[in-house]
Formats: sequence, C-alpha cells, structure tokens
Amino acid sequence: MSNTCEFPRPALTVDCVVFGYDGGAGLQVLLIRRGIAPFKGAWALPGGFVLMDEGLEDAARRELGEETGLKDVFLEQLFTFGAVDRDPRGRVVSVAYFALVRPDRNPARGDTDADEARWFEVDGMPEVAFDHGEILGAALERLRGKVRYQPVGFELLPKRFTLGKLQGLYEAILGREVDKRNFRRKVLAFDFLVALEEFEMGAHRPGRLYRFDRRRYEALVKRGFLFEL
Amino acid sequence: MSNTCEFPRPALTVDCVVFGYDGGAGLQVLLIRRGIAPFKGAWALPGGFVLMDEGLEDAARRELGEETGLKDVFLEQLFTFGAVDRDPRGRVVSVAYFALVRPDRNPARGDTDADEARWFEVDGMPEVAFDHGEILGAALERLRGKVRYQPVGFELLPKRFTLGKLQGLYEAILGREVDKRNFRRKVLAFDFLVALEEFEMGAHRPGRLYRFDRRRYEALVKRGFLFEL
DNA sequence: GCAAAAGTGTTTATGTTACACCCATGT
DNA sequence: ACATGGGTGTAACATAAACACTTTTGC
Repeated sequence: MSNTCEFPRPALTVDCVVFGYDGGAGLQVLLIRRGIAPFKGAWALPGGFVLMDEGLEDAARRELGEETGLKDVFLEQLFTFGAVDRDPRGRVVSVAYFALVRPDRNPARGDTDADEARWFEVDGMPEVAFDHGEILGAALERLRGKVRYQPVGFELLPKRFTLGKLQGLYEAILGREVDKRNFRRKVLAFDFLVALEEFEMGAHRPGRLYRFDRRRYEALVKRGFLFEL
Repeated sequence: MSNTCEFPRPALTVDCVVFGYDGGAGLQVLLIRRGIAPFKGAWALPGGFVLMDEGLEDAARRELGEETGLKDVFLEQLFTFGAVDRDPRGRVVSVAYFALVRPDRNPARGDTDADEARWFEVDGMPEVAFDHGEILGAALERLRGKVRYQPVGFELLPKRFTLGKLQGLYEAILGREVDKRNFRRKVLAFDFLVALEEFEMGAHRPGRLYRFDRRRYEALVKRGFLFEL
C-alpha cells in the first residue's frame, strides 16, 4: 500500500523521439544538448523522470513541453528500454515515445543555434548520449512501417498542404521516390482528403491545397477499410 | 551513481500474455490463479517484479519459468502500462510481453485443474485482475496484426505440422475462414516450408508434414521480400 | 461404403506499375 | 522565354479471389 522502497527499484524515465518535416528533402529529429553529467554537452533525446502521480504519456508530454516548448503533438509509445547498464548512474528503465510535430507552431524551428534544442536530418545525426542511438533507430523503423498503413503523415504537415508536399514527405520517410501519378490517384481514391478552394502560391504554378479529414478517415476504418500506401 | 531512493520511484513489473494453440478451434491464453492479495484467487497474467540486475526480457523469462515452468519460448515486448491507479498497492508500472508456445513441451497443458496455471480460449476468458484485461486485448490485437506479415504462426505449432493445421491456426487467430487452395498455394510459394517425407496419421487421409525453415526465411527477407498472408 | 480431411487448376476481377506531355506561375 | 512544380490517362502486368471435385485413410 506504500511507495516507499521495500527493496530497491529501477528509476523510470521517458524519452521522446520527435520527428519533424520542413518540406525539404529529409526527415528531421529534435535533439537537446545535455546541461548536466553524465554526457554533459552531448546531444540527447528530450526526456526525464516519471513522477509518482502522472501517467507515462503524461510524463512524456510534460518533459517535451519543459525541454522544447512543444505541446499538443501526436505521441505514441514506442518501446521500453531496460538494459541493466544503459545508464552509468545506475539502473534506469526508459519508456520511449515518438512524436510527430507540424512545422507550424514549432518553437524550436528557427532558433537552430539556441544551444538548447536543435533539429537534425535523420541521415546526419550526431553521436547521442546513452543508448539513444538505438532508440532513434527503433523510432525510425517504426515510423517507416507505420506510415504505410496508418495516416500519420498528416501529423507532420501543416493543416493545409499540397499533394506535392505530401508526396515529398512520403519520399523523405520511405527514403525512395514514388511515382507522382500513381501516388495522387491512390491517395485521392481513399476519399479522406478534402480539396480546398485555395492554392499555395510560390515561385511556380500554384498547387491546390487539401486537408486531411479525420472524421471521414475514421468512418472508413470502421467499415473495415485498410489504408496501405 | 546509486540506486537508493533519492525520491520515490514506481515499482516495475513484467507481465506475460502467453498464447497457445492445441489444434482446436480457438486460440488459448495461459492464466495463473493469484495466491496472494490483492485479487487473491483471481485469474491473472503471469508476471512479477523486475530485479535490479536483470534486463526486462530476462525478467519476463524468469517469471514465466517460475510461475508456469515454460522456457525457451518466443517472447516479444508488447507495451508498457503505467496508469497511476492500475494497481491498488501503489504506483506499479508494468512492461507487458507476449509469448508464443508450441503445444509440445508444455507443462501446463493437461493439468488444466492444477489450480495454478490454466489455459483459456480467447473468447471465453474469465475476469482477470488489475488491468490485465486491457493487456490481453492489446496482445490479441498485436498478434492478429503481426501474424499477417511475419511468420510467427510457426511458434505456435509443433516443429512438424500439416498445412491443414497451419491453416486452422491462421483461422483461429484471424477469426475467419480462409480458402484452402489459395492458402496452400500462397504459403508454399514463399518457399520457406520444407516438405518432409513423413505424414500425419489420423482418422482420415494422412497429411504431409512440413517444417518451417528459418534460415531460408531470413535469406528471403534480406532479399527484400515481404511476407504478408 | 461412408465420414473426414488431403490434395489439386483455372478463370475472373482487382490492383499495381510504368510511362510522357501540357499547364500556370514567377523571375 | 525559361525554369519549376502542378496536373492528367492508359495499357501491360501481377496478384488476389472465387470456385468443385477426386483421393486416401480409419472405422
């Protein structure tokens, strides 16, 4: 009935792999620079200790807000890492989450030299503290698998986006090119993208904007529909 | 540098959802009857506390051995459950695993009234302790998803099995019938089943026995092959 | 001889892939 | 005018789905 230590317990932390996409070629991950030992000065995943009166996902959201200013992001539990020697301070078990954030409303974006939080392209990551490299690898693998049968890509784009941007994102995540016509036909056939009467102006021909209709998507799922790009 | 309690920590446990298949209509799960409070006398998942010097999967294997006698089973991490009030004794976070065991070399099978460990059909489960119902649901969902794109079914069958048994297992897991000819053609086309010169005798026409060739499967995976039933 | 599971091919429908050109805009 | 991304259709191919009868054994 108590939470005192009848016998020693591992410490429990959460760590977050935060993915972002700015429309460029590569997928990005948000790292923070550690201010304290161990691994002081090294890049690491945002995260920290789980409090006694908060759920695991709550802890992940809290730490994410405290360390990066991000809130209201897509968050999903990834895996729990518990190798006995993964932390030099002693036994620390970490529940890893991965987060997807839209490029708008993103505090860290821009102050890329804040010496606090910074985005790195996934192929171009620095050495990271603890076993965070392993966690990163697992997160990337999971995202690559998930994106093909669940509509998570939309969590990485602005609310309104062109099909070109959506395709670019898929290519960035999957790491290969996809055929433009086939991609457009398929994704529109699903019928959960709503064409808007607005266009993205830019240096070239304006592209029609779409938005993801989650209600429609969930209705389709209930009818036994399967996504699958 | 120490594992003493600088501040209170959640307790950490592992729980295992053990799946089995005896060739009948339904998939089964192994539960144990709790001998101590809370939920004394109730059915629950096998599991227990993680020790300071063992990894998470090691803890799951140890508990499984201690409580059910099972060893050398397929084991995969499922999800970590950490709701603040999931255990009436206080804050307890549990890393859930799911296990797949072959019907041979299975101590619990048979002594179904041992008042210790017992198999239940998945649709016919009793009330279970803590949030173990939720864990069971997650495990079943995961198994149903996984079986379609990874060859885990073989972990639930004897080393040598007929295609009829394999098909029956898939029907039990997926909860629907599959076409015999299409199933056989597809599964044989994958080329990781080895036809043996032995047959399963029974009350009817003998069926050819096959075995799963893991080496061949892994070679295929490396060549970028995708399973998918 | 009958009940029960094993075993076997073909046709049809559906989905996937490959592929090339014109359009609208900013510079 | 040119560079850049937006936008469109069709034919070949591959995969999936539907479907019925014969075989072999134990009883």
